[in-house]
Amino acid sequence: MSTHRRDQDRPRPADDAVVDTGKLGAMLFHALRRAHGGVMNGLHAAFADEDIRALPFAVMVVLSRNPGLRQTQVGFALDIQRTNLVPLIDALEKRGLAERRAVPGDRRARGVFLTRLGAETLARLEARAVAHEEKLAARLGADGRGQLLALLHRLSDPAFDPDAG
Amino acid sequence: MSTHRRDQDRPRPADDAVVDTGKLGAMLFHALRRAHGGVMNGLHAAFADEDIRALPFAVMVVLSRNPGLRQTQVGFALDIQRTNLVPLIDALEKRGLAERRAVPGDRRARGVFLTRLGAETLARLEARAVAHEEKLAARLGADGRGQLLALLHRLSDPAFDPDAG
DNA sequence: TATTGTTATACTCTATAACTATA
DNA sequence: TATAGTTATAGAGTATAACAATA
Repeated sequence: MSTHRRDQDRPRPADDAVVDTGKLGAMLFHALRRAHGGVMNGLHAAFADEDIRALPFAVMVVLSRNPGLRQTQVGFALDIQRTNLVPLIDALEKRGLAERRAVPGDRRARGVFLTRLGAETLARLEARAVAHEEKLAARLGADGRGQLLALLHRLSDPAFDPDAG
Repeated sequence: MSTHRRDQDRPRPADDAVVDTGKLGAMLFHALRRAHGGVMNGLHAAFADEDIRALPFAVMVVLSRNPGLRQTQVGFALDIQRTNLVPLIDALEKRGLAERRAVPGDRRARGVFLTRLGAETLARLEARAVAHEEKLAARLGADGRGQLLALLHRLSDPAFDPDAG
């Protein structure tokens, strides 16, 4: 048995007053960083049995909806650079969850497909992801979750960029 | 002159239909990842002249409001582990923006202070961060920004955890 | 025994540059 | 000339384990 104790398991020292975080409380970058980290941790915990993380999961979802999609297109859909997608697909291929195939008509391109195992694994992952989303909805309320999604999309979608058209 | 062209500068290929991202569009982890990435990129661009990133900036804000705070407390305030805070403070110290001092009464602890240079730098950074937030508000509308902040806090704050008391 | 800071280390995610083979 | 995939590499950020000094 180990005397070890993870940093995160330590109790917040209660003897001190709450720390003043100043303007950070009203800044989106900070709220986003904390929410993003927390939600990712929760999802990764939900996926622990399957030993998969959020990003490869997102890739698998796209592949299931768009069989044979080229890597570059996967990247555009998910805001992942081509170059960073390579090791992601490599890992999925190595685990037998996806495979690259030649694209007829363009010998440069590689179409990516989920394997049968990949589709089966994805089904389990999606169930867990949905359950995780429901936990979040319990925090936010059903309306809150929808509002949050809409606001986040507005923040990411280039169509809402005031600098653009 | 370089023939180089960054991956991100490439135009989205318009010949193809928009990729179907399936359930991802309704999943918070995915919306958070994209919004977080985009907002961080924007803030880092706004900070480029000062060569500082969001996380050390957040540390500096906390130090300015809580001079002499112990590292562990800084970590609790920002959801950063003690162990990961060490190189962050190291870097601030190396640049002369912050310094560690002995804490009277507890020889284990180190109180962290902004230097004069740190405070001056922080003032410029805060102005840029505020300007960046205003850009985001222009996207979301003033109400939208406030709603988004509230929802994100609700997502991060343990007080809203239904599993807790 | 527990806590503060630290070192060492590993993994994930993101980023830039440049190469190859095709188009 | 441009594009699709790739390799190599570097830097953030986050995570675990274990240690020394001190409480």
